[in-house]
Amino acid sequence: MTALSFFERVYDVVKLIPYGRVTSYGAIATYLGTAGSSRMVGWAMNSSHTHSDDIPAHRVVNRVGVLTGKNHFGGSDVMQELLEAEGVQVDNDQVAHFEKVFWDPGREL
DNA sequence: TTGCTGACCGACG
DNA sequence: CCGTCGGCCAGCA
Repeated sequence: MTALSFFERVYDVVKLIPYGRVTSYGAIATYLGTAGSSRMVGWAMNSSHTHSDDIPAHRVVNRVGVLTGKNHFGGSDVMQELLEAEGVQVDNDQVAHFEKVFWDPGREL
């Protein structure tokens, strides 16, 4: 609806993720209307580090709650640390009680 | 301009 | 249960 790029839209949704909540790439993709292009969401995250805005990419995980992008986040377990710091329990690179902390943009917005 | 790659997802064997 | 493949679209060499 706007001239915003696909990435811009992704960033906007990610920044809307409430504190202590996480979402999945597919959920964002579906919300944007580009269901199936979930890879683009992850790609946007990859470019998010080049973006000057604060993108809480650590709140975005795959559909099973696994921190797939933790390798790209900084090369360390920073992603897990950030999530735990927000109250999100993480176990072995996987979000515990994922269904409880899961935030679906298409459902809650 | 063409082609490869990519932090995913779902289906198939 | 696990490994493999295709599809989706945008950025970069």
